[in-house]
Amino acid sequence: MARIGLREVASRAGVSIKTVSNVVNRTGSVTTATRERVEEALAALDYRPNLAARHLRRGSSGLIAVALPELTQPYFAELAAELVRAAKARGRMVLLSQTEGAEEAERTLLEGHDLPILDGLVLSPLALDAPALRERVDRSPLVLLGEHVGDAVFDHVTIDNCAAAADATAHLLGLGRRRVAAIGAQVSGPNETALLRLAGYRDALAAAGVAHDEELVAAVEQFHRPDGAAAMARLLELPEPPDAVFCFNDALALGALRTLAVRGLRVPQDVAVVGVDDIEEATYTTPSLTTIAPDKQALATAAIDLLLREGAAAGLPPQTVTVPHRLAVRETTAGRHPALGAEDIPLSPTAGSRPAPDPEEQP
Amino acid sequence: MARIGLREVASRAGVSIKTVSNVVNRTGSVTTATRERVEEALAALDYRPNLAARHLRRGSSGLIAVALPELTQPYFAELAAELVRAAKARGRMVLLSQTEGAEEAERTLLEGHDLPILDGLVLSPLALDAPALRERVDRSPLVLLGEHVGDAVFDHVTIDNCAAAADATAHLLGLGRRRVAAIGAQVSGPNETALLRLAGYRDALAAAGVAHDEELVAAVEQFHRPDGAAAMARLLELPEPPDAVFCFNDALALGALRTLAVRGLRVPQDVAVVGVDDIEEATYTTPSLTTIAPDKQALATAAIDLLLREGAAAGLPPQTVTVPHRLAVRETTAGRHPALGAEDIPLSPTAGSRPAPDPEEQP
DNA sequence: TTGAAAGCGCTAACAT
DNA sequence: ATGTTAGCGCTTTCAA
Repeated sequence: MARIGLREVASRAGVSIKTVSNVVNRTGSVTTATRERVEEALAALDYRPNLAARHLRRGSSGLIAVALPELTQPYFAELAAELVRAAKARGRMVLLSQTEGAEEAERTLLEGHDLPILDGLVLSPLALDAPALRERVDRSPLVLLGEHVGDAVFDHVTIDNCAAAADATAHLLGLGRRRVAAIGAQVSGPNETALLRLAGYRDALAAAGVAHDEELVAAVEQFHRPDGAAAMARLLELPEPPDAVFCFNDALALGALRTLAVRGLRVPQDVAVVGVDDIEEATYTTPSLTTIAPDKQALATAAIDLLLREGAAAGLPPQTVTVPHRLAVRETTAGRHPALGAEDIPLSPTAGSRPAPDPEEQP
Repeated sequence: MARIGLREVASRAGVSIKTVSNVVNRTGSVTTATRERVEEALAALDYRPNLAARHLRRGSSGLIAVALPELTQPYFAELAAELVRAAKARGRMVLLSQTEGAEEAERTLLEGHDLPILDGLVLSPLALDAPALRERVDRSPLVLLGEHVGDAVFDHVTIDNCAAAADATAHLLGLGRRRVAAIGAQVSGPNETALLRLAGYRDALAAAGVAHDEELVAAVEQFHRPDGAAAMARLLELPEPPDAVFCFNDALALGALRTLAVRGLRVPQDVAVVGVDDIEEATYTTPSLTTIAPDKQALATAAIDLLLREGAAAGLPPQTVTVPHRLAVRETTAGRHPALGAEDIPLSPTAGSRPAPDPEEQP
């Protein structure tokens, strides 16, 4: 079967190619009569535009690349889900890449080598640092997800990581805990997020007048469960082990919970735990995990919108969008059964504006 | 900055466009001398091909669409990760869609409306049934993921769901359990997978000479945690509650575990649990979940390869690829701590060939 | 309001 | 071994 093109439609409708194009794109003006004839032909022949040709001509593709470290990490999977949704709402499709934390992969994406023409790139950088990013000049629009790298040269969208960490830590302190540990500091890499969360943790301790014990800060290689489990094990070896832990993400927290369970420690009675990300599992693990919940939908929508804004008008000043987060209090700090109702505390930047209610706090 | 095209490169290298094209595509033959000159120009001008133009010309795009119900379900996220990886290995990129179980979304993808030219579509159908799929004629190559719909009109790749269910059930029976329940039967929808898993469950019971109690089969709306939790609760209401449960996927199993934990029942002492999918969480939940582990990597690779095979030669007979699965025995049936070593039992279709070792059975 | 024709950047015949 | 040329299917001046 030969592909149907504008030519075929035009000849069937007895008009010129241009007129068909006008109808398809709602450009120019066409009399209702002609339009109807063309539309009939369009439908009859089941015309569908060749997007490659359109893009070649227009120089844009309707495609947005999203580059995330790994889809197997629930946080990124959930984010990807929102990004795909947000892009679709704007009439764009998402080309998905996994960088797997490889600098090379991130760079290749930035270079745009062997990629179709893109309307933009949403990148969650893990390996690349500011200088590497800055090398990228006059390419398609770029939005960074998560903490920006170095000074604000690029559009980026994030939560207030420092405030979030402080909120989490303050919550633990508010429970009367005084040996509050942190899991997630990073020894290597340009991970600004870890730095900010550490800063927030320290801020909260200072604000509460609690002495800061450097032994309580556990570093990790990656933000994965095994790292959290190992870090927790190390913390428990301390002469004076912690009675609470703030984990820099939920995966670390879940790993820590596993260690606590294996050691027979009660959560939250012996050790209270807070994470960050509010992945779905946080709601369902036993005990369910108290966590900082970023507004993922807002994150995704903001990223896509920034991208398209950039695409529309080049040379705009880089913009930072900070989306709200809230503290979802669950069993690892509340101790009570969520059937009794978990309280969600809406937080900055717009305290009081809770992004979305938790529909299923309890299975 | 003007975009660099073949023309610019050609003029700088003092050769014709065709020669540059030959160098870029490694087609034709070029003397080493000219090649070097061209490559120098390529690098100097930082040439990158306009893929839209290339696709227009070649009629193929290097793009594979992957349509999954939801990325937020870990099983699909993990599958997507493998698909992206497998596609990359074949030099293709993945355009990701979420159908969210909506028939409309699935249909739109099949129609290919407003999509770039695709080298193929990998679809995990949830809503569409055989007739709907059959309507799709002479479009780009299509591979179905999971159970095929109706008769084998399409390429599809799957595990042997019936055997997998039987393996899981037999494992429970082998533990001496006699009240083995099943969670995941579906009352509505064309879900062939659920039917096959139910059949496998019944087969195993019959093979073991255990009477089949219809009360022990719990139906669900969706394969999500809350459904599993609710189904488990119903099963526990029975006058003679089950001492083991085979859940049709891990999400259901995790929901069931949650209910069991809330009720204070011990797993596996009081109730043993098996799932299907081997999502990452199965390894880390407490107790860790025994589950049927499909070889996701094989699933993804087979899907991509089928697609490209179809693309290469049209009109091939539809093919079914069955990839291996194994039973990953963990705490919900073994009871022992995984530190003692969990045994993975490789199963059909190639018993004995374990797809991949579990690197991190223990955090 | 509609038509004719040029050309987006590339690849593939064909010619040299 | 390299150059020339004709489109791929579409959008877009420019003319009618």
